Amino acid sequence: MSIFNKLSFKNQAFKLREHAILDATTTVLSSKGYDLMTMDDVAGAVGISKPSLYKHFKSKEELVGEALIRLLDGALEFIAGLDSSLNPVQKLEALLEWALRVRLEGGLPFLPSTSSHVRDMLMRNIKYMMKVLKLNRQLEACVKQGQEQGLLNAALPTDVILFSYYARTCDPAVEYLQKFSKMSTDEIVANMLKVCFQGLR
Amino acid sequence: MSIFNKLSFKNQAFKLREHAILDATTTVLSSKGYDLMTMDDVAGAVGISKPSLYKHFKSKEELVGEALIRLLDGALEFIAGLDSSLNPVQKLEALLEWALRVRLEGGLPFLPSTSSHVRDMLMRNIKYMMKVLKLNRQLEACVKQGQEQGLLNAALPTDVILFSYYARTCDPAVEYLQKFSKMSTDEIVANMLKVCFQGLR
DNA sequence: GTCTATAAGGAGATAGAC
DNA sequence: GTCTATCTCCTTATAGAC
Repeated sequence: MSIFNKLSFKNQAFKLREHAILDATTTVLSSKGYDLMTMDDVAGAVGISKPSLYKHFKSKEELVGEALIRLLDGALEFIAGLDSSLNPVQKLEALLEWALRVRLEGGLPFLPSTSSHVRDMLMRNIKYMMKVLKLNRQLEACVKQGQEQGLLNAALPTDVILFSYYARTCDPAVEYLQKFSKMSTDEIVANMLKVCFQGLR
Repeated sequence: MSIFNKLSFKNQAFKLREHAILDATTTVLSSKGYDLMTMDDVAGAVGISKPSLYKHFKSKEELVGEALIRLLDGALEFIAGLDSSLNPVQKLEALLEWALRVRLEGGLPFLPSTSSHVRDMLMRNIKYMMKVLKLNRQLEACVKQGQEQGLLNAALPTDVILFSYYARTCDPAVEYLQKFSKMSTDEIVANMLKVCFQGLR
């Protein structure tokens, strides 16, 4: 066994621990939000000390940024894996369903940007913004095609549809239904999709 | 002039200052959110010192609670003043329009409950909860009547419509449109209403 | 009732031993 | 690389003078 294997082994363990840290960050973040999440929370959830945590991520901002980048990677991967015979709206529906299921299983919402300072923090994160823009280009194309094909309301500005779509991925109604109704995950997802595309009427 | 007039005058000045404090709280709250709003922010915005602020409201929780109660009072008053010849859905539309305009003018969203600890704090506030329940009863009645009259999708559970309706009052798409599109307040409101009731289709 | 000054505790980040 | 102990700053809330 050469020194390279040894290094690679160490590297692998390092990556594994980073993955565990990001998992813990995701859990804490989804339950308490950015402002109330402390580095002690994360370190405690992983089972390491705070200085060890700082060896992996040099700040709270970077840690959260990486967790969100991983989420975006998941979304981009999901889109890339979609059956290309789906029409634009079917793709949007599939992605929304994916995002809602991620959230219902304890993951993060897209657009954690309810709070303006978190949004500003993320906009300074170049790596994150690159992925957001990539995702946005694809979704904007879907919306425009959907409108041209008469599958989405062409009377609405594209902006309005796109922002409203993003908003549905983090719709607080999901948490309220999960907490206060007896509905199953599947029912919640099905209903949220109907509300999104068909409205309340 | 009796002592009663003097007291009443003092009392009036006190009420006026409280009003100013609640205005400042509303402004700061809508821009920074609960977690990042500090008592120094509020005191500074009103132009008084922090201990004076604490003479009026004994804690941050109480202060924010009162600001939100005032918002709910505004909503209840708005509903009470609605033309009684409107059908249930027209009432819901009018209230949503009111709520969106309040937000767009720098006011607060209903449901500041994106964060669970703020929601928990508010649920311990009896005065606040009484008003929320009162409002909720009226809105639930509107939704049920709307469904019976075929004005709202009767295939959706009433819960789903009601929670989704609340969610629209604090839809983040509003802020994104305000920030990134060139649309006027009226256009934003009109589009959000369409999206809410007719969906993206 | 209003202020200046301060207590008390929390949270991000780090020093330095092992 | 990991830990214990600590620094520093910020925030809620109050003491005490006027």
